[in-house]
Amino acid sequence: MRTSIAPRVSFKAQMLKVREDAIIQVVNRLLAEKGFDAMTVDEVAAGVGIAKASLYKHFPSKEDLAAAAMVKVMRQAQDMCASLPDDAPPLENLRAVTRWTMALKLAGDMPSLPSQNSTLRATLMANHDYMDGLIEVSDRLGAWIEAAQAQGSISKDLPAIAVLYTLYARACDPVLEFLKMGGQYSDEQIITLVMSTCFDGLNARTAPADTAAPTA
Amino acid sequence: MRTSIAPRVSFKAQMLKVREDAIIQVVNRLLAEKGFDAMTVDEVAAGVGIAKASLYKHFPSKEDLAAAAMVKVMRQAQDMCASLPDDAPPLENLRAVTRWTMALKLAGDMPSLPSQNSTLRATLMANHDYMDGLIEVSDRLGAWIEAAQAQGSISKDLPAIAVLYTLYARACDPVLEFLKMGGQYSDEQIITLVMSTCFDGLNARTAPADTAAPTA
DNA sequence: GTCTATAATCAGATAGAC
DNA sequence: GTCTATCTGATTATAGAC
Repeated sequence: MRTSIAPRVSFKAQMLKVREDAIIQVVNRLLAEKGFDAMTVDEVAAGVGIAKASLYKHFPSKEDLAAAAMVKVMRQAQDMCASLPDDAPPLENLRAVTRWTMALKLAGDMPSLPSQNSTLRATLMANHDYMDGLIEVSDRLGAWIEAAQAQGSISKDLPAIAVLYTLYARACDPVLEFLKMGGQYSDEQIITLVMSTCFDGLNARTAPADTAAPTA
Repeated sequence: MRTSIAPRVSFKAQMLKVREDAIIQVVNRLLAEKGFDAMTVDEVAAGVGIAKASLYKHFPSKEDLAAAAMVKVMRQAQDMCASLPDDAPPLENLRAVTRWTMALKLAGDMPSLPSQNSTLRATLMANHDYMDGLIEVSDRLGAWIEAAQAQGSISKDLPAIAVLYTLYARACDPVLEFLKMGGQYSDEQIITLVMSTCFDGLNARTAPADTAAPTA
């Protein structure tokens, strides 16, 4: 994406970026653990190991803190999509992205935002980095969805937008945490299970798939 | 459940119950709209039309307000389950409960709780009415799930607990609100769509089902 | 830029009269 | 039980020295 020629950045600027990356990492973890409303700026400052006032030199508000974390995750999603071979079967790419999303959540690296919070929504929708990323990812997934439907690997009865939302919703699926809390299944097994319910549904399959879930 | 003999309740007690029902209704609506954290006790008081201090004569804390709303919904769920014929195909009963849950959410009557909030969780888990209801509903659904798996209408590859969680998760599925926000589909169409993704999955079906989703 | 100290505000909960 | 008025604590954000 970015040119690798002449990274003319001062030492100070580099230090600043490192510091901000550390902040974002803490924010990301706290957002995943407790969500936006329960996360306090004091906790973030304590987690980074700097004073709260210093935080506000980097980010003008709590909302912007969360937005920065979301932008980082969105960038990762863009990179993930870009890394997939465009000549692969579209269904396989969709499955790979869905797996990646759920693995991120199970690892505690998926920030969870309340969809109702209006001030946060406003900040996020005003953030071009975030919105551009969201649109790019949606376009790419949308193209794969339509291609998969055209070749008959995703149901043609479903509007593409419903398929897209269903995949996005895996990023905040409570089934993942419920199964993890039970402690009965490994992260890999949980992902396999939810992949199965997502793509194959709960109904019995007439022909047993080779991607069958663990039976324990 | 309760005996209908000699409802010996004073007029005052009746008035109190009416008032508390009104409170719970407001709480329910606000929980569905904004969630627990964003809901303020002042809003509840304003919605009911009484002073905040009066609220605290009825419920000792904000958490108990939310718990009361949850108990009410849980009771409704118990009644819904009890109303289903026990000799019907178990899959049909499961589908009926899932439909009912999503209709409740689309109507704005499904309180949304942050699964991370610890004080709320504690209050809820200490509430016997709620926990008893949850256990009864889970037992009933669990029995239907196992029966459906035994007769081959729900996949035997999935642990029953995973199926149960997947059904519960429909109560807070963001796909419902996303599709509703789009304004392109009616509530009925949305429910049909999500029912399809839930039970049939995203994959193409070899044999087209008669419960196919709208194609627009 | 980082800090300590402090504003400013908001929300949950309570006191006390009636 | 309901009210007005208030307390208390937590939290976002800022002032101002260094």
